[in-house]
Amino acid sequence: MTEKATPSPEAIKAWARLMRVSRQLVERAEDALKEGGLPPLAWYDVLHELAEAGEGGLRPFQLIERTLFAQYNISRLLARLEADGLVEKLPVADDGRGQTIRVTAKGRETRRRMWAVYGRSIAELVGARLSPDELNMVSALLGRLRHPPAGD
Amino acid sequence: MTEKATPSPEAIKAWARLMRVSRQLVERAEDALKEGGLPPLAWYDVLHELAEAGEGGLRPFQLIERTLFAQYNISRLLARLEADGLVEKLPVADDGRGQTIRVTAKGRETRRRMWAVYGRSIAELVGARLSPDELNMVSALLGRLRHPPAGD
DNA sequence: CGATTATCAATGCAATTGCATTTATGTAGA
DNA sequence: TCTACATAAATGCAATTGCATTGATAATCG
Repeated sequence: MTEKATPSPEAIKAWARLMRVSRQLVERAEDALKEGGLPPLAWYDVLHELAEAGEGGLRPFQLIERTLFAQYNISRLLARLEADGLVEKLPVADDGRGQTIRVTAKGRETRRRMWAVYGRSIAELVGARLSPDELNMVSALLGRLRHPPAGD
Repeated sequence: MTEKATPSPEAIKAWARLMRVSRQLVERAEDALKEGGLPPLAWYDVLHELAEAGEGGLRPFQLIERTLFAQYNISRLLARLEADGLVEKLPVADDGRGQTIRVTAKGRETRRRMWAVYGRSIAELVGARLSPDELNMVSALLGRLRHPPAGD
């Protein structure tokens, strides 16, 4: 019986910091994108995954696995991205239910412009505040909190 | 010229971990509350602040400062909390614009029941995965990422 | 004092999210 | 093959969020 109903003070503090800081950082990054007249972070996440996937594209359910977005959320996000011409939906040969999503040239360009802003935010908000060793420490410690405990 | 447009690989990795892990943990905690038929985390945050404030209560703008919620968000959240009888709004003597929000007995009870579930989530998701020293390390490192750099 | 500006909080409206369900297709077993 | 079940994705509807504005009171300044 290793169950603990009440967390230690150290755990509460770490949790509180994690919640607060992550919200602040997201907000900062979102604000920077907005100021640049660019789409929200969620769009970046999807465009990033699709860009990495290359010409083959990805199925929506693969995006769900990679991004943690809910199914209905991906469905509608892709609809918006398609409406903006940033991605295209292709039928899949061997599965009539599904489709393959591929990023367009315009989508790649948008991602590039977003990265110019987003990357700067990361550099300022995180890169400039901790040393490389400390950053690795953060990554390692947070990595132990993943669910399920492996595979990022 | 200490400006860096492109973040280091270490910074990118730490950022990615922070974004992903924090989202996962929030989702887990929210799911646990939902399973228990309890309100969302946002309610807990507000009830917690109000409980700490005691009989004197807090002004809405003070809640905004403490919780990072947007003004309209607090306004509506308080309306819902009031509709549920968890808080009460009192006029302020020396400022006709504002009100003081005070948690009710029912509000305290709801917070208590939420903590039983939320606290367990924190213990399981964070407390059980890192040692106290490691938790302190996380808190210290994340503390350096706060904005503005002081005052939590 | 009176006009101007600032602060506190609420709200109309559009966009997004969450939930449950639906539509469509694929797979497996009798 | 036909039926039952599983998976992929979309969608109707309610709830929440975001944005801009408004209403109301306070504070400041000429």
